Amino acid sequence: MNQNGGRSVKSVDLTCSILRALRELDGAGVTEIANHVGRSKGAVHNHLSTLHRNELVVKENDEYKIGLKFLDYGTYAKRRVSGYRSAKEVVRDLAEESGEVANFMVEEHGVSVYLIKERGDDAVRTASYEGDRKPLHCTALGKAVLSQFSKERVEEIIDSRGLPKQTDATITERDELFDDLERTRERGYAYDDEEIRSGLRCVAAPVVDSTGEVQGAVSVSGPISRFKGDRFREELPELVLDAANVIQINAAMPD
Amino acid sequence: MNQNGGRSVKSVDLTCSILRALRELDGAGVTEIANHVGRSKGAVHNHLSTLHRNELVVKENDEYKIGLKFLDYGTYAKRRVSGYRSAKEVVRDLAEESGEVANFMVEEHGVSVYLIKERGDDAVRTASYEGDRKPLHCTALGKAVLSQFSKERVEEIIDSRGLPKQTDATITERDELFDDLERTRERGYAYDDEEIRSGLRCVAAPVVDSTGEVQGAVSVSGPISRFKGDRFREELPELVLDAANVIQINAAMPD
DNA sequence: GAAAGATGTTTGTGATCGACAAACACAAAT
DNA sequence: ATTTGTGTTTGTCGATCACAAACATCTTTC
Repeated sequence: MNQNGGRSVKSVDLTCSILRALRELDGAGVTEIANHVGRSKGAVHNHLSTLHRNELVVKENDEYKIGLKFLDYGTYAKRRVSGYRSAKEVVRDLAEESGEVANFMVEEHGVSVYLIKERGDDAVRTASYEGDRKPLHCTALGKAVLSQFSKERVEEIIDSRGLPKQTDATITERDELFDDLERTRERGYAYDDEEIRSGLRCVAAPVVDSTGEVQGAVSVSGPISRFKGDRFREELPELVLDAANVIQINAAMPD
Repeated sequence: MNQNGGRSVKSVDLTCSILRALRELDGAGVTEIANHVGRSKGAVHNHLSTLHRNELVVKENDEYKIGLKFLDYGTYAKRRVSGYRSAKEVVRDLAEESGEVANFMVEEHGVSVYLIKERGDDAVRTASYEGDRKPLHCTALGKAVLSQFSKERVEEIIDSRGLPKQTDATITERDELFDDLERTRERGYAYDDEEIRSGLRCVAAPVVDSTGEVQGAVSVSGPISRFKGDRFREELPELVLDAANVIQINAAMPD
């Protein structure tokens, strides 16, 4: 396994920093960005006008902003995910049946990426949005996926991302996480019990393709007041497992 | 008005070419991309590993692909558009009431960018997707927006983008376009009569904010068989104008 | 099973190119 | 009118990036 060495292209790194800055600052002028990334105005100016020529950024009355070209590339990347099309419908049904928030997510670069979010009639407001990135260890979706990874791969991810604490219930110890993943594997689905946001519980099941490779995960999230007892222990898991099953069967079929 | 000169950063240009290549080729290896962009393998390799480190691309069994980080930036950019939130609901209602496809779009870099697409019960399949980019001159949405631009701005856009022919009905002459925009302005809404796809008609109205600046446009599209007579001349325009009106009123309100 | 032909990756090197700093143009504010 | 912000442009030198060629792995092929 190579460690992804290779020489880096400094200019590209700078351009990426500038994009990050544009987002953090929610749009900004040349000087502001130059200060933020610690470079000269001239340099930043050249990068921004190059990005502008490539239509990746937009200029609105002396403020540069992230351009909608990213949405073009992003939707392309989203649709490229195998099983996305069928997942969309399945997740909608799941949201409807449960009345809660239903999600579909895939792993990328050691974090979870939310691809589909559908709201049922009683859905609570969750912060996640399409493309949102969250740590894997503190969500049911993430743990569902991690439970299908090899121990080495999980170790690698922990090494690079750590186990940042989100609430008092967040798992922050390696051993504890591995125990949880073991139980998840036995069960076939994962729980998140206020580990990312207090008051919020979640049930998720991994979606595995025909080769045994994990594609992503489906979940339902909701308030602790409704996520308890039999519903939390049996009904919701069943719905979620069912959804995961349908997605993986549909994904195996050619359109 | 400056012509957006400035020195360009060659490495960033190359990185953008590589991203375009990744998309056109729908994922590819180093050699393939190197040939496609006409550079050495080594150079391309360095760019790709830099992009990988920045999590903008993904590597799947010896193929690099556009990463989902673009979706993150893209959704951010989409939500940043003023009036997006209220437009979402309004467009959904419009799709439901009309039973057709309803869209919301904004202009960027001289092209139209589709931001919202909702399908009614009888909706035909249209190719557009969130983030999709199309020329302005051959869609009702585009012409609705152009009708609100100054003549100089329209000239600029034509100069840089041309008037590419999509169907036999596409307007390819400057004068003809300006005539159409004039009529559109008088009417208050725009028509697309098979100008982008044969068999498809469309009605669109511009969304103008409180300062008189055009924000974007709303539309309904459907087959010629249903888009004719009174419905095409009166009913649909009324629905669309109404939707545009609601969006601009909501946009003016603080959340 | 060895050799050939693909990959992706790494290295040294010289020419290019990009960052800096400073000057410039143009605002708005004092 | 002067000051203090912008964004933009320029000359210059040192860093850096692309090339080419070698290297490491794989398949393929005979």
